[in-house]
Parts: sequence; structure tokens; C-alpha cells
Amino acid sequence: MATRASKQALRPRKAPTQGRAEETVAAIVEAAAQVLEQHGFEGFNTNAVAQRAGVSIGSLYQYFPGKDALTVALIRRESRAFHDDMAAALGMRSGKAALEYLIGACARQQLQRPRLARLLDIEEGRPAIQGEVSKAEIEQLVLTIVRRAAPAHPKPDVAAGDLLAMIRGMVDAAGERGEQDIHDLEIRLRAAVFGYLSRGSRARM
Amino acid sequence: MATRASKQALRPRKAPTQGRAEETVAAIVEAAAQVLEQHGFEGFNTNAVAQRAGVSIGSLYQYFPGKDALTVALIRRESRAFHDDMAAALGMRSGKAALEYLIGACARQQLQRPRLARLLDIEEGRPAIQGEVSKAEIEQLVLTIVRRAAPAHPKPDVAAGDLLAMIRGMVDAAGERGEQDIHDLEIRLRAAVFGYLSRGSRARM
Amino acid sequence: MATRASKQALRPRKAPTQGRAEETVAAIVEAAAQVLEQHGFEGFNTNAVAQRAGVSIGSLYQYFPGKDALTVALIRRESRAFHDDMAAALGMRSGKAALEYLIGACARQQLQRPRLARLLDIEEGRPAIQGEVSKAEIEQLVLTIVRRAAPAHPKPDVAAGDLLAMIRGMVDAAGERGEQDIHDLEIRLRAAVFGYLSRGSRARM
Amino acid sequence: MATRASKQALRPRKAPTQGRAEETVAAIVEAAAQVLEQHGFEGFNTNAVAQRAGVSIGSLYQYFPGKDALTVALIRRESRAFHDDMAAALGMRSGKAALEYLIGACARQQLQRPRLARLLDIEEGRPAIQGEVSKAEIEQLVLTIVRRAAPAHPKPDVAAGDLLAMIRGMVDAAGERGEQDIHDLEIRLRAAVFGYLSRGSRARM
DNA sequence: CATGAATGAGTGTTCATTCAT
DNA sequence: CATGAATGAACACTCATTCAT
Repeated sequence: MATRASKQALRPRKAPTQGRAEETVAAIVEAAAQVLEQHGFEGFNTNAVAQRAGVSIGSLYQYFPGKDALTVALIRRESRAFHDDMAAALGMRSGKAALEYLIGACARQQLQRPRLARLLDIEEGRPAIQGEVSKAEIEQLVLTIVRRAAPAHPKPDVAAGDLLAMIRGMVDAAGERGEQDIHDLEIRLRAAVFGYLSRGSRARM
Repeated sequence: MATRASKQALRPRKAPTQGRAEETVAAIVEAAAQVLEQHGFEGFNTNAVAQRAGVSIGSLYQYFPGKDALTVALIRRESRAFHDDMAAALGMRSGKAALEYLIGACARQQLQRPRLARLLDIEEGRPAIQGEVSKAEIEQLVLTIVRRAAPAHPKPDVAAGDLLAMIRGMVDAAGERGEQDIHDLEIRLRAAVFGYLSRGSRARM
Repeated sequence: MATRASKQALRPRKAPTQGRAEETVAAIVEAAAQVLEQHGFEGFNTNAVAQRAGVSIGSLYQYFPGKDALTVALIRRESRAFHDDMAAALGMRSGKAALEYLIGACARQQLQRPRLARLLDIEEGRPAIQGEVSKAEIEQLVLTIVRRAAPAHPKPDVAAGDLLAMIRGMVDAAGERGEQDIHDLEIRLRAAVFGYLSRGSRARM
Repeated sequence: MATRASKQALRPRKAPTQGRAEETVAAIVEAAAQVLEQHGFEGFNTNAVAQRAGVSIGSLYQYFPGKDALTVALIRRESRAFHDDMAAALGMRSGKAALEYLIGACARQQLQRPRLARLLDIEEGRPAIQGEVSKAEIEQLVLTIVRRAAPAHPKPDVAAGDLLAMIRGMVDAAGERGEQDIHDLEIRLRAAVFGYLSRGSRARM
């Protein structure tokens, strides 16, 4: 039957306790990444993912209760890497250095697998998925850094959201354009970020 | 999905000669907007659009050779409004005023029908559609304005791309968050835009 | 019709690995034969075939990438039987006996399931299918036999084509008329074939 | 509504009494011929025919109650020409000359517009059309000629059917192969026809 | 626990035919 | 009478999901 269970858990079906199962899950998630990356939304279907992972479609459903759960797992995997990278920014001495590190993390993340990152950004917005993946943590992180870097800013939470949005916008566009030069991109991102903050702090927002 | 003809015109199938037909075409495009807006990609199918437009599926295909052509028509409709609004910026006396007008146009456009705008931004990137809708014109427009507003900028074309991307990013995010206050958004956009430009001009990029 | 993918493989999609699958494939092909036979081109659609085969439409498309591929498979099945029968003619001692055997094979083949044979003859000519099924082998076979039976014939290749065409014409017509008496038909075919050859050899063609 | 009236007259809707109407009808029929010839069954639809005829689809349905009626009219037009040509054979002095003339008529007919002729041969066999077009007359004609040419033949009606079928088979195949040389084809047809008759008469059929 | 055959609702698209203008 | 906009049944084909083996 093709009916899609209206409300389905988006968490992996089982916490794989055995090593082999863990490998299988990882293989499936990576396969999902590759299929999405290479064939876009149009080609992103469970059968293709299973085949690419070298696993039967039945096995895929053994570990993931549905397609969306697989997508969520992929988003989580990418987010985790991103988050870990960003978290290092908190260790920086100055707020400015922290912000610069953060910018670098964004640029790195996006330019590594640009198409994948872009498509996942879109998936993240899907109502079926939204809420399952918490941008909250990352926004919290940025907020902390903004507070340190621009203590005078009247609305640090708004600023954090804006900065994230504008970095993401620029960095996605760069990925789409096929830019490779991370260094150049970082310089422009810094101009945007620090420009926004210095202006924003001055004004009475 | 039934088979999709490999290479299909994305241009409307026929120019309606009778008045009745023009109404039908407009109704279909508006229906497409509403369906996309309310039900997202998942619910955006030709049958739903036809039904919402109050016409038969056959009528839809009289005027649009395929689903993508319909999407393109919708994007064009929205782009035209946007473009016309932005073009008014060229008439401003100062470069700064032009840029500010441009920012306002973006904010207005996006906050009018935020979800629609966001989804169309994404559709625009689909390989099947890309190239049919020219971002070129809009980028050209922004470039002109950047040149006037920041004549000293070393790479005005890069800046134009960056500005568009960061405005789009911020404004999409605002729409997603459900922001309504255009005025506030505009202030923040100005901070971002002018901040980026002032920093960028100073540096040796 | 849903969109038809412009260029689609006409070969079966997958070689069934389980026994169950082989049965399914055979059932589908036989169902195709029956539907075509009973309802003609007009009634020959994939849903009807699947239903007749007692499988879901999805199963049909697991094994055949499209309707034409199914048709090709059916043609191949019938051709194989025909070809095997005809090939036995090569074992005959005299050329005359070989030709007579060949005539018999044609008559048998066509009168077994006359309507099916006729309709497949037509399908074979469809541009979408032509080339996928090689008449070449059969024509080669006839050519060999003609050379043995009428060594003096000045243009054996032309003769082979003519003979095949006239046999097919007569035998199709007989099938259409509902003739059952293979023996009588064979006698007339022999008159045509040997008549053509004896006249053709005499003349300076 | 798309329902096809189950039983519909296949006769033209109205005997056009005015000259203009007659022209329109003729234009539609010729358009049908051209569309069928150039685009095959797949492209043979009423809208295409109307457009090619330079007439609205509504007008087409003014003169023909349905698609099949149009097909029938086309078959009739071609049959008439063919019949008239063949009828001249009856004026020949000898039976042999009559048969030869008949063969020539067949060859001419088919090689003039080979694809059209072939496709119409197929259409003629469609149950929806069969019976509307009388092969009877033509078979009667051939029968008469066979009787004169081979008075000793035991089953002239069977022979007439066979001859027609084998001529049609050879001549269709020739058309399909793209043969142009009518003279050569006629020679081979004579070999087949006279060969068949001489053999058939000898035997006790 | 893995496999992959089977399912069928859903979707894009066509085209014969009707009918208001 | 001509027009062409409108109709909708019919059909090809996909893909998330299930379940017997």
C-alpha cells in the first residue's frame, strides 16, 4: 500500500546497539547524502538510496520508519558537524575572533558539499520536518557570540537571526555560483557581518 | 507522475485570442499561487490548481504545456511586479536613496506573500526551470545601483550578487518567522547593506 | 496518456532473481497477449494487462520500463517460437522440402492465434519498436533456404523478401477470414511460393 | 465531455450541397491524409487535422460526426481512386491483360503514397471501421478477372482473395522498404500472380 | 534480521468531443 | 454556420511502503 502514515515518528526506528547495524545506518545516511547531492530532489527516493547504500529497501525501512526520518537523520548528521565546528568559536578569546571563527565555519560547511548543504537548507523548511531539527541550539550559539562581540546591541536575538540568515543567503549563493575560494568569501562575509553589527549598534533599534 | 516529455516548451502554449481565455489563464496562475502558498510543494499538483481555478484539467493544459511552464508563468508574474517596483529605484536622485528604495521593494515583495515568495525562490533554482527566468535583469539593475551608491567599490558585480543574496536571506527568514513590521525589517536591511558596502569599499578586496 | 519519456529502454527492467518473479513476468506477457488478442489496440493498455495478469500496475512496471517494452517482450516471445520452428527447415535434405517446411511453419504460427499474430505484425512496424526486434534473422533464414531451393534465381535476397511478404499477406488474410484448415492454406501457399520462384528464375529479372 | 458515443454514424454528417462546403470537406480529408502520412497513428488526431486543413475543430465536427467517420471518408476516397483504376482492367481484351492491368493498378496505388496506403490498410481492419468500407466490390472485380484469366481454376473466389492478399503483402513491403521502381515490382508481382494461378489450376484444389 | 517482490494511490498529460459565443 | 474555449474520461507511469519468504 502506498498510503503515507499521516503521523509517523521521525526518529530512527531503533538505536542500533550492535556495531554492524550502526555501520548500516551510517551507510544509508551517506547514500542519502550522495543521491540528494547528485540527483537533486527529483532523484531522491528511497529505492535509489537503498541501492546506493548496497542495502535492500526492506533494510532501509528496518532502520528508518519513513523517508522523512531518513532526511531528518541526514540533516542531523550535517548539523552535528556544523555545530561542533561552530562550538569551537566559544573558546576564542575575543568576541570578534569568535564571530570570525563562526563565519569561517559557515563558509567551510557550505563550500564542502555546496549542493547538499543548499538542498538540506530547503528540506529543513518543509513542514513535515521543521521542528524535528532544532535550529534553536545553533541560534543560541550565535546569540551568545553576538552578545560577546557587540554587547551594546539593543536586540541581540534579532541580530543573531539576521546574521545567520544573511550568512546563509550569501554562502548558499556562493555555492550555487560554484565559488571555490573560501578565503575571499570569508572576507565578504566579515564585511557583511561586522558592517551590520556596527550600524545596528549605533542606531536605536 | 505520468511520463514527462523529456524536453518540453516552458512557454505558454497559446496566446488567448478571446477575452474569456485571458481570464482563464489569469485564474489558473493565481490558483497556482494559492495552492503553492497554502499547501507547499507537496500539494502543488496540476489537478489541485485546476480545481482551485475552477476550470478543468484540460483547460490548464490548453494554456500551459506542462506543470513547469505553469510554474514559470507564476514566477514571471511575480518577478514582473517585483521588477517594476525595483525599476523605480533608478529614478531616485542619490545612489543612497536608490539603494534604500530597492531595499524597500525587496521587503515589500517578500512580506506581501511571504511563503509564496520563498517557495518561488526555491523553484527558481530547479534545473528544469533555471534559465527560463532571467535573474539577469534584476542583477543588472542592482549592479547599476551599486555603482551609483558605491562608486569606489572594487568589485561591484560581486557586491551586487552578495547584496541580493543577503537581502533575500534576511527577508526570507523574516517571512518565515512571520514578521509583519516592514519598517523594522527595512532598517535592519539597511544596516546590512550599507554596512557591507562601507566595509567592502574600504578593504582591498 | 501520461507523459511518455522520450527515449526509454525497451529492454526488461530487471532479470527476476526469485522464482516468483519469473512467473509474474510470464503472466504479464501472456496477459498482454490475451488483452491484445481480445480487445485489439484500443483496449491494449497497461492497466488492463496488469489486471488480466492478476498483478498490480506497479508490478508490471517493475519488470517493464514502459508499454512498448512490454510489446517488444511479447513480440520476442512469439518470434522465438516462430524462429525455432522455422530453423528446423534448415535440417531438411532438399531445398524444396525446406521451403515446404518453412511454409508450414508460417501457416501454423499464424493460424494458432491469428488475431494476435496479425496485430503483432503491425506493432512490429511501429517506429518506436522497429529495430528492437530483428526481422533480420528470419530474413536471413529465408534467404538461405531460397538459395538452396532456387540456386538459379538471379536475386535471391529480393525473392526472400517477396516470399516472406506474400506468405505473410496470404496467411494474415486467412487468419482474418477465420480459416482453420491449415492443410488447404499450405497448398495454396505452395502454389504461390513455387509459382513465384519458377517464374522468377526463368525470367531475366 | 470526452465520452465517445458508443455507436455513431460513420457517414458524413451532411451531404454538402453548396460548393464551399464540398471544398471544406475535401480539404479536411486531404489534411487527414497528410497528417496520417507524415505523423503516423500517434500524430493522427482531430485537432491536428483541423489545423492542417485550416479549419476550426468545430467545423470538422460539423461535417464529420467523429474521428472514425473521417477515417472512413479518407479510406473511401482512396478506394474510389483505386477502384476506378482497377475497373479499367475489365475493358481489356484478354484475361491475361486484365490481370496485368490490375497488378499495375495495385502497384501504382501503393507506391504513390506508400505510407498512407499502408496505414489505411491497417485502419481498414479496425473493428470500428470494418464493414463500413466494402472490400466486397474490389474482391468482386478481382473475382471476375480471375474467372476470365483462369477459367479452369477450381476455386476462383479463394484465388481472388489469395491474390489480393499476396499482392497487398508484397506491395506494402515494397512501400515500406522505400522501393520506387514500379516496373520491377510489377514484374515480380506478375511472377507471383501467374505462378500461383498456373500451379493452382493444375492441382485439384 | 535481510530480502526484494508486490502494492496502489497519486500525478502529469492527451485528445475526442461539446457548446456558448 | 464557424469558431475555439472548455471538458473530463482515460491512460502511462512513479514511488513510498508492506510483507511473505
